[in-house]
Amino acid sequence: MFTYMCRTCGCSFRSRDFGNIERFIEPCILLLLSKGSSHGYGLMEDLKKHCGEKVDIGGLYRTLRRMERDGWVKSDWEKNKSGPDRRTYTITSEGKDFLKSATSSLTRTDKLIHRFLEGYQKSQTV
Amino acid sequence: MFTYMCRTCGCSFRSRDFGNIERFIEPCILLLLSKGSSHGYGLMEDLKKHCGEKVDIGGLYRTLRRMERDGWVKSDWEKNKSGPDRRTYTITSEGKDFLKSATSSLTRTDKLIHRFLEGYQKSQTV
DNA sequence: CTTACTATATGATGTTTACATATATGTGTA
DNA sequence: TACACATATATGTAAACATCATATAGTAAG
Repeated sequence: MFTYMCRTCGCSFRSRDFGNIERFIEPCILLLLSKGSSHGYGLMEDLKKHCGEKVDIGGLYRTLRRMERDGWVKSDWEKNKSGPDRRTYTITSEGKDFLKSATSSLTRTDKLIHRFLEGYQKSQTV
Repeated sequence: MFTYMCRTCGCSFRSRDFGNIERFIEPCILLLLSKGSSHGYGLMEDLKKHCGEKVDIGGLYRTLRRMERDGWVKSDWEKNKSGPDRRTYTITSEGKDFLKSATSSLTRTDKLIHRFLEGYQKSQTV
């Protein structure tokens, strides 16, 4: 979290969170779905643990629809006795491929962070 | 790098690199400036090493002006005999504060990546 | 005088994020 | 029955950001 001055009107406001990984939620979703199919609302709690403390539920649903359009997941409506029906998502083989490539991208990102943190620590000890 | 289908017309195309850190270039710039003042064009080569292989020079200049507006750096024009004049940037105390808070954000991001990578490896070995 | 390198900056466009709002079903309870 | 509340999915909007292209200008070499 990081607060500073609004860039247009000068008022105090909260910026977009700093240091987050772009679209990190997508491989997180795929990793969860690779363990078993689930639906949007059900994925929420697990994602809080994996992707940080807060998850935008609206964005989550939009992301899931986009991932289906991209072929990484497929969905089916599932009858629910104790509440509204659910759209259940299942990972596809393309989704598994993306999950794999995302893992190597994240490994590369991890190295960049490490290089940065090492550089910062060096600059502090001198 | 990651190629997939265009979301509107169906053609094959290269997406924005996946797994990038939002605004990672800003703490990288500040870390470099904390070692000594520099100018936009001069920061380029160093940033390629720290922020990944490619740096958008237009975006770099815009970022530097924004960082000055936010108070993290200040700039002065410097005469240059062998070429166009340079706008030299220097880190401020607010910039050093941000650099410190960015470091803890990135440490938190690093933990999220590690948790993800561990989870992925577990899912592969089972 | 043309090309290349250095140097800074803006225009245009698309993507992502963040927050708000809309809609609907089932459960408990006053 | 009416109401609040949890579950469940979805869209509207606007700011911020990324990406690629283009504009401008000084200096030096051929």
